[in-house]
Amino acid sequence: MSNFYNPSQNEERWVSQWEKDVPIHDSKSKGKPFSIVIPPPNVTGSLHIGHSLNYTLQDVFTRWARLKGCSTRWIPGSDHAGIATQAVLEKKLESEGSSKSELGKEAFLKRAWEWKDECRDVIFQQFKKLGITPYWPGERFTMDEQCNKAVKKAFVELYKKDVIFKGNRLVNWDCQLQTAVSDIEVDREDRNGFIWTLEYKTNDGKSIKIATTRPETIFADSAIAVNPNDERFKSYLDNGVNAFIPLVDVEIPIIADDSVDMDFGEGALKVTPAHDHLDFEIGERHDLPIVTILGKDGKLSSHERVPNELHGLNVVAARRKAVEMLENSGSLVDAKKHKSAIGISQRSGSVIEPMLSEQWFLNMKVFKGRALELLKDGSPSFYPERWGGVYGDWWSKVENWCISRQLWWGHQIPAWYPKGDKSKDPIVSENIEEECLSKNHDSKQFVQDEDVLDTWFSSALWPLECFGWPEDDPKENGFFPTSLLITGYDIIFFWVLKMVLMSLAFEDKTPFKEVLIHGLVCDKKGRKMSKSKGNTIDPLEAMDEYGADSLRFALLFNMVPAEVIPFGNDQLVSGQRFMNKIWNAANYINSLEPKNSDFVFYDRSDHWIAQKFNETVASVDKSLEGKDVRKAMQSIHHFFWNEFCDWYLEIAKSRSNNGDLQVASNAKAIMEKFLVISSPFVPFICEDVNLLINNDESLVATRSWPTELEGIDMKESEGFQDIYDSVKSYRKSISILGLSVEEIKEVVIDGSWNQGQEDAFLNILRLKKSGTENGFPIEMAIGKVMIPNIDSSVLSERVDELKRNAEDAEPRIKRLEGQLQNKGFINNAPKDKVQLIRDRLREAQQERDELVKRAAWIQKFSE
RNA sequence: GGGGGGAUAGCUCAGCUGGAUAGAGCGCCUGUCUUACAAACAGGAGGUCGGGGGUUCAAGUCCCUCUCUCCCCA
Repeated sequence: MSNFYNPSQNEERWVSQWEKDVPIHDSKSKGKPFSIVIPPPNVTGSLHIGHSLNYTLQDVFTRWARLKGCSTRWIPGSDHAGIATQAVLEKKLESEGSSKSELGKEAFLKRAWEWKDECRDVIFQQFKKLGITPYWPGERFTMDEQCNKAVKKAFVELYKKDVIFKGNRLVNWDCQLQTAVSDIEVDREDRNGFIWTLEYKTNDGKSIKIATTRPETIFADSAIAVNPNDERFKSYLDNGVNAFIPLVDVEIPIIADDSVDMDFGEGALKVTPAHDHLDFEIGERHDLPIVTILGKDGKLSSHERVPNELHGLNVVAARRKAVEMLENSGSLVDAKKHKSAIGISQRSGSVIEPMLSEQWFLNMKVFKGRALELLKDGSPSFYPERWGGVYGDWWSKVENWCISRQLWWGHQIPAWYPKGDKSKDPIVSENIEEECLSKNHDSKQFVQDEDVLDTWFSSALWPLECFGWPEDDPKENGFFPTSLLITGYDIIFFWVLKMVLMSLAFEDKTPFKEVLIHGLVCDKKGRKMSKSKGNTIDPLEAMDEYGADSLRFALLFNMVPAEVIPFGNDQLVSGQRFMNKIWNAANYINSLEPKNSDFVFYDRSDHWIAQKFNETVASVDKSLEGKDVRKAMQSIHHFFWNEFCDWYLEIAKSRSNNGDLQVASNAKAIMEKFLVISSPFVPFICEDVNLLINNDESLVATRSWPTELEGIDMKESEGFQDIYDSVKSYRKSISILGLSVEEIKEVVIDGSWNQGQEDAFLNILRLKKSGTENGFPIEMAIGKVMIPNIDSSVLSERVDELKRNAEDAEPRIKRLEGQLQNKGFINNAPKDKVQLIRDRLREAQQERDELVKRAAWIQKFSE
């Protein structure tokens, strides 16, 4: 028998047994449906600690629902993660000295599928190590056939309803990956740079000064804009003066626009519609021509307006060169240091350029009203509540979502153009052959749009896809809408909103009833974990070292409802200690050789522990209903450690020494029930302990949630609570005297104690009844004991302590008295509150008097 | 610049619709190898609830304001 729990010995065994037996239990069950869809991890690498938290949480709720008799369905899967995967793969190719253009599209996609398979296998291996129990046969991949059907169907339907449309607009362009990205895939970063003041000559022989941070784009200027209220420029506007772009002498108008900030720079700005979002809007208002001088590769093109020296230079080099040329020509007036926010691609880390291009868009605003209306009715309801507000805010400011991407890896857009003519309206169809047949076209004359859809387009359909849409009605088995979504706050907009959008579009329902939002697992100082900082915790290593349960416990026990969840080895160690505590307790119960596991009330401690257990089950249920996993975990921890082990098992020692055979069976009965309520959280050790104490093959995971233990006599339970309190106050008194509990071997029982109380008290403290009659008295809830042969020199400290306690009670008494003298309180407060205060005052006074009396008594005793 | 969260014990957080001596885990201090567990047990210290003002008989809790912090958006 080992004193240490070795978690690794059986982990694999339980994983395979759960996989084998638990789904059968699932489908057999005719209970209330409970469903979850997994936030599918990207097939870009291995899982991190944040995934561990997310999946553990889902497992907790799924296992809990299952034990409570629900028919559960938790769908696992993975996400093709278009841009992320392609970026990873391109980097990999680069390190092999190859590239995607060298490989060609077909071979590249083949590589991508191979990569996906590899990744998926690794990820699923890691899933399983955590001991999670999704419905494995239901696994989906966002690019599998089922999902592809769903994507095509959704696209075509939404296109028909004009929710999806094509447009030539400014989008965020990733020059490295050469694709459009959506607004939220762009991070803002403040970078040090310059703001240059340039002088543009005007056609009335004067000039106008403008300020810009991007002098390399002056060649794409369409106008100079000033505020209409700005007196400085009134004459320019009144006289219709035009300006000339320096270096190239292209003539552009000076226009008035309200959006120009008079206080910024020189009060005038150059308008470059093709390369700035704000300028694009100004351009639209004034119908300005759009001049594009940047290529898709982020380099200056050989547009006729661009000086030869700048052709083919990237933005940074072009800027340097342009400044030099402007300086030489005398157009540069001033250069100041300036911090400006620039867009950085989340995926490639390169600078994002606003770029005019033809893209597909989805008008999210169509669903805004309905989504907000449903949110008001609590659909979905968010935990913690405040995230509902954030979600609502996101909805209220939704815009068009650019859904096309110039990538290879993804769902290709189901739009077909007549060969060689992309300017015509496309045929949008799920099946081009059928479509052409019906219209008497030759399908060979059409080519599919090269672009693919944003990853989140297919992820948005995930809850529908997981339950068979569009072929099957997802509502059929009652699993849709799903019961609960568990995800990180960072993808509320990316994902949660978009799933709601699709479900509103096709089912007019939100796809989940409740949403549990959790924070990011960070290091113990609250910093984001990142490989470059070296502060990551690899879940696989953590599980190898501490066991999967310790990891699960550590994550759950510390899951604060904040944005940042601090996490470190300390948490894992405390998880490990708890597992060890459970293991040792189980071993001890075994050593008592229980004859069965029937719980029979025999001693008052039985009533007490049964009551504590019932309270714990109720607390776990209530906490999980409120999605407070941490509280549930704490209830379990507190019950087991501080009530079951510290008290019940301690008492079991003396009870069994005294020939009580029932206590072992009772301890085992409680332990077995405890295993069931703990199994959603720490499933491995529950199976291990069950095997240890029962030598039984049946799984804890397939049992039923315990019902209340019945037949508790509250008087007995409270009687034990008195003993509990008395032991505590005895220990405290001894400690105040500066003695140790161990050095006192016998006490005098003073007065008439009930026999059971006397036995329990003496046994718990390992004391004997003394033959003498005198001693130092200690008063407790159940009566008085006297400690014989005590050195009277230690007593003065005890007297001081009592006096101090009595004094400490005074301010409180004064306050209560004051409150009762306050007419406002007596007249306005509810009667029961007033009575409460009266009772409290009486108690406080009694307590104080008792302390004073005792102090006097001891003082007399010591003389 | 706009919006939101937060400020309670050394740390991380609870504290419901105002009403007890403000709680938990971890950490810290003291004592103990007591027959499951020293990865344990027993005991203990530690908070003017960010500052100021207001509403109320009564404020950690409601309102205003200031300071500091985190997040999101532009």
